[in-house]
Amino acid sequence: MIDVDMLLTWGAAYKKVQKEEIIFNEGAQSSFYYQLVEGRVRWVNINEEGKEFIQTIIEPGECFGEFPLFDDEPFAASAIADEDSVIIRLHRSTFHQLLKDNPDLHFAFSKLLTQRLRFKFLILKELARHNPENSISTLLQYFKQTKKNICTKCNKINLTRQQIADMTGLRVETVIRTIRNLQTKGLLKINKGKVYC
Amino acid sequence: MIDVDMLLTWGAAYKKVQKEEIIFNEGAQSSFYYQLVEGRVRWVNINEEGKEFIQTIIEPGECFGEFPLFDDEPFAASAIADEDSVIIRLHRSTFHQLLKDNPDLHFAFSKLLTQRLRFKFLILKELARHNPENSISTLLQYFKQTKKNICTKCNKINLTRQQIADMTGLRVETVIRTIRNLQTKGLLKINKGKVYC
DNA sequence: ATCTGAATATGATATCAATCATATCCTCTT
DNA sequence: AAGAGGATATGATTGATATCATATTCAGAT
Repeated sequence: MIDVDMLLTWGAAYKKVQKEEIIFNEGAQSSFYYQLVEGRVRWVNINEEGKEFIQTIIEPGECFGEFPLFDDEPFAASAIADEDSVIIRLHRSTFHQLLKDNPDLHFAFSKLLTQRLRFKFLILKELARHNPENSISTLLQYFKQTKKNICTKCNKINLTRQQIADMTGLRVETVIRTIRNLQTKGLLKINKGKVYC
Repeated sequence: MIDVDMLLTWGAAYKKVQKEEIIFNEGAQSSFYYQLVEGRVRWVNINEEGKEFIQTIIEPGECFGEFPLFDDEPFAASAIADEDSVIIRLHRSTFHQLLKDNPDLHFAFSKLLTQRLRFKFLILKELARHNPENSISTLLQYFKQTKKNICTKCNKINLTRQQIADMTGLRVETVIRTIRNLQTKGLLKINKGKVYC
């Protein structure tokens, strides 16, 4: 999102996190802007029974946990390293100054928030239809279009059935069966368990 | 959102719309900033079978259809007048200039986008649990906290069971039965069919 | 090549919301 | 006070996904 060199100039610091390490918790107060440099981070809500709902999977270059910077409320979800990762953090006040000094960057952030909202609009309306085939194929199509969680060379989806389940509120078995059905209908391909679309 | 006098100074124009009149359609290109002055507007996705999914119900003072202004994509949902309403429109380019001239206003919009995202995060994680009681009580609690779609004096929810159904992807009968159950549990009150919480 | 753990696969059954049908209530109009 | 239309209510049945159990495949390590 923001150029790493620029972040460093403004005093940002790198941080290494191990797989499954919690970067921040839902409900906690925030004082940093976070951006992923290397690895993968999932942004999740965990309910009382410990079940995770994945709001977004963050890939290198993307920011995360930005809500509190704009509205002063606590984190809306927890960020957990999905694999060993490197993140870069910038102090909240510095981030604000950076936006004030760079109106274009502020517009870029408005665009980012808008795109995240669009994704939520899309997923929400599909989930409301209670049709697994629709939900899953819409999700995969979105990933293909935005080149997220997908190999840009071979179109292999870099997500397990469990992760797709955790993004849609479905169960693994349902996701597995639905993806099989989508293959039968010729809407995607499965090779050694991996999904290509 | 933006002060009406300020909007008028910058050349905005009023427009009256009748109940059920379509203000803009999902997928169409946009050239305006929209704000509701009087009445009520629902922001909806309509699927192939004609079933509506209500993304948000807009109340006086709120803006709507702002996504295209920030990311140049088409409307993500249609806006329909829920009752006879008065809206005010400002040209896209003027809106941009207004934000550039007023950094504080731009920050206020970032906050608005963030709050809308938080709402989507909240609803999405609840819907994913497939538990009508949870979904509905979370939704009503949110409306109570944010003073939306509720009478601030008597806590009467200004939504029909059908509208709650269209916001959660449930069916009217399920919403009716669930709200009854919530009353039995003492979580809300029903008087002559109206919900108080 | 073999082992191991994670991921995928598949069958059987249970469960809860959708669906369909119909009745009652509430509010507004005349 | 009566009528009309929309909203709420409620019972019966269906159907799709969750759940539970277990098997198979795959990728990486030794």
